[in-house]
Amino acid sequence: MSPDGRGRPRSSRVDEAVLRTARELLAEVGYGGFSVDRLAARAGVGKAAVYRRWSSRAEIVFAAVVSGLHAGPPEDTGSLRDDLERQLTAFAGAVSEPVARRALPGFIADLTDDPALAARFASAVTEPVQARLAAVLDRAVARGELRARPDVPMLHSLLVGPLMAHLLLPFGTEAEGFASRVVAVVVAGLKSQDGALSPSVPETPTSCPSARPGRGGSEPRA
Amino acid sequence: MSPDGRGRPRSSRVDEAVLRTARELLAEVGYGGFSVDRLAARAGVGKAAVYRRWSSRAEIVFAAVVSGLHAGPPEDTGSLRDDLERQLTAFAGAVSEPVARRALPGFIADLTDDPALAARFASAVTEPVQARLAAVLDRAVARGELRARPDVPMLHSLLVGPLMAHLLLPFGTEAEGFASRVVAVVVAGLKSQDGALSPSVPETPTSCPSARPGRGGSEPRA
DNA sequence: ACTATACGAAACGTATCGTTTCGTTTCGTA
DNA sequence: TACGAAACGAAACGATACGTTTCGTATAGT
Repeated sequence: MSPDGRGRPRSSRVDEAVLRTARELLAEVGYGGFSVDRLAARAGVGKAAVYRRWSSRAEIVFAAVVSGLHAGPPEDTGSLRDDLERQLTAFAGAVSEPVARRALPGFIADLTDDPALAARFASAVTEPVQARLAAVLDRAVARGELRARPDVPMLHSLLVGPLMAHLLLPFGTEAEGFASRVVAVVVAGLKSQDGALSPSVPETPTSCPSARPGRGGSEPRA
Repeated sequence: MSPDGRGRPRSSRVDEAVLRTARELLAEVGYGGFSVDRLAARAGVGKAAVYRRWSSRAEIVFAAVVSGLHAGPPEDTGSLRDDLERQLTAFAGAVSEPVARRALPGFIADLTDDPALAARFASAVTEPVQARLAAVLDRAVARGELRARPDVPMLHSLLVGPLMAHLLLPFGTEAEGFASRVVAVVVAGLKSQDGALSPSVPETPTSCPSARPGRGGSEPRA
């Protein structure tokens, strides 16, 4: 649309057709076989109309698939473990759908080469998810299940990371109850490590006599 | 080389030049900017000589970078946590090197579309790593640190998954001591969940002290 | 009606893929 | 020492995809 509202308005038909067709195409051929030429042809749309809205293939995939991954139940079950289990199980269901399974690996690869896209991902997915995690943890602290609130990005990685490994790598993991089992271990670990994972307190070997901290890896986050 | 040994033998100079140049190029331009044309030109080698050895770009990256990720210290520290910490810290160091950081995301994406390559990855990386994990766990059981040996692929995901999330996604995780903290939580979780993670015993809410057992949770895998 | 913009279709130039063809070089074998 | 098979570097191939641009046409506001 023009800045002052003149000219022909963009057709919402194009937006809908492109996003719907993108999901279909991604589910069928995966990220590798997904091309803008095919997308436009199949959606009955010109490539110009596509690039007028999204600046790259990765942006289209973001709009069609990834931007919806933030959703999750905000329920308060009264238990840290159940709260996390519902949230992670919902997330696992979303990323296990055929569209997401075939679209995410390539999209994640593009993330590492496109800082702007990574920032959009952080705003649209990471932040809402970590905000809900923070709320869950705060309730657990208020309830007395935890003494201190653990580092939220770390918890996020502990929960979502195993799911990613399960989806992306041939590890031989069983899908049955995967999210529940991850939550069970992590929650149990959090409780017995209570306080050691709070932000800016990386390691305090109080009750594990033989553990050396060891050097950390070098820094990613290009 | 020909089947009966006749003809000009392949030059090891080509193998070395290609693999070394591939690592250089990947570290500089990443998986996205990595092309066989550039690789061959820079290595002073014809493309035919490259494709005579490796059948695709992904195979080259596998040979140049990924196939070396299995290494790890086989030491026995006498403690489950220290054993795992050394192994995961070494792995974190390997995948944090610039070459691996820039090569792995795209390679992982290719894995999901190439079952043969995924099988090669499983043989070359997953199996040796899980074999070492199994050995570590068996020692912990023999030592009395654990009662039952947990599911090895699950433990593998619990350890490596967070590392992948840290490397691939904008989660805001801190690199300092990341591997150590992951191990601390997971080992603590394993110990307090002892027996619940053994293979084919997904969930047995017998001795969960403060957490409500909760329902087993619905299953993803759409 | 006038103007500005979106529309589908099509072609553009650049880049990469994996393959193939050149003429040449290097080895094992006869 | 001569022969033949296969590797070598260089170069070109057809196919595909990217993101851009140009067409003539359609559709809104003013």
